[in-house]
Amino acid sequence: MLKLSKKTEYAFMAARHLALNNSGHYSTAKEIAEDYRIPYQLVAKVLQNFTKSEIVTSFQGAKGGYKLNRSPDKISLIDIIKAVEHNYQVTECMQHDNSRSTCSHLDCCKIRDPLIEIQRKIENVFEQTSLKQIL
Amino acid sequence: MLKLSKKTEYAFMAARHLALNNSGHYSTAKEIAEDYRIPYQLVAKVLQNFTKSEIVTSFQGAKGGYKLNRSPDKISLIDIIKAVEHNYQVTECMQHDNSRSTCSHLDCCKIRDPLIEIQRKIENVFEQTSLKQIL
DNA sequence: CTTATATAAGACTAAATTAGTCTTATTTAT
DNA sequence: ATAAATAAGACTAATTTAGTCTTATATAAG
Repeated sequence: MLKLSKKTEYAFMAARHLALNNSGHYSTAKEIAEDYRIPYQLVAKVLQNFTKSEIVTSFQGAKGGYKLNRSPDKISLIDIIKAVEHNYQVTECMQHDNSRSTCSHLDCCKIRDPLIEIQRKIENVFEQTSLKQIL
Repeated sequence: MLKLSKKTEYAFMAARHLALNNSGHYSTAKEIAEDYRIPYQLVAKVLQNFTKSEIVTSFQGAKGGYKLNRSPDKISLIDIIKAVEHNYQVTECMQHDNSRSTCSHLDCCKIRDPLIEIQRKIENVFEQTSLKQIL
C-alpha cells in the first residue's frame, strides 16, 4: 500500500542519470539499464514517456540517446511521476474518469472529501522535491 | 501506484462510524458493513486489528461490539493505517526487515536516501490528520 | 548502400499483491 | 439452550504490476 511502482523508481533513477551525465554524449537506455541494473526494456519505455512529456529530447539512430530539456532544479518529482504513471491517486474514485457518482458506497462513503485533501498534500510532497534534490 | 488499500479505506470508514456512534450501544461489524455497504468479513478483520492496536475495546457475545478508546482528535490517520497495514512504505527497501544491504541495484540505486525523506513527509500527512478531521 | 546502434511501440506472459469468501471456535446476554 | 456477537486462519478470485518478446523505424559511419 502507498508504494511507488518500479516504473516510477526506474524513472527517478533514469532522470538522475541524465542529470549527472549531461555533457559529452547523449545517455542511452542501454547505458542506464546497465548502470542501475534495471531491465533494458523498462528503462526504454520510461525514456519514451519522458520524451512524450517533453522532459527530455530523444535522438534516434547510432550515437543517439536522450538529453534533459531543463535543468534538474526545474524538474519536480511530480513531473516525472506524471510522465510515467496514469494513476497516482490514493483512491480509485480520484482516478481520472471516476468520480463521486460512480462510488459504490452508500452516500459516497463519506470520507471522499477529506481524502481529496490528503491526495493534494501527497502530490505536494512530490511537487516540492526537485530532481536536483535527489542527485 | 500510491493507492490506499481497500482495507485502509474500510478502516477509515469504520473509525468514522465509531466516532459518530459513541453513545447508547456498542457498534458492531454487521452494522458498519451494512451502513457503508462493505463486506462484513473485511470490516470484522479491521475491527479486530483496531482491538489489537488498542484503538478500540471489543465486547464479545450478544449485545457486544466495539467502542473507541480515545476521542477522535486523539487518533491520527497514521494510527489507523498502522493498525491494519504491515507495509505502507513507498519502496520495498523501506519495509521492516529490508534494508540498503538487500538492494539489488548497483550501489543501492542511489535514490534511497531522498526517498526516505519523501516517506517521512508522507507519513507526516497522515500523522497530522486526526480522525476528528474526517468526520 | 550496408551495417551497427539506437529509439518507438505494442502485444503478450509471469509474478505478486490485494480483495474477498468460507469455515470453525469462542464468548456472553437473555 | 439459543441467538448474537467477536476471533482467527485457510483458501480462492481478481486485479495490478513487472517483465519479456517482437517488429518497425531512424541515423551515423565505414
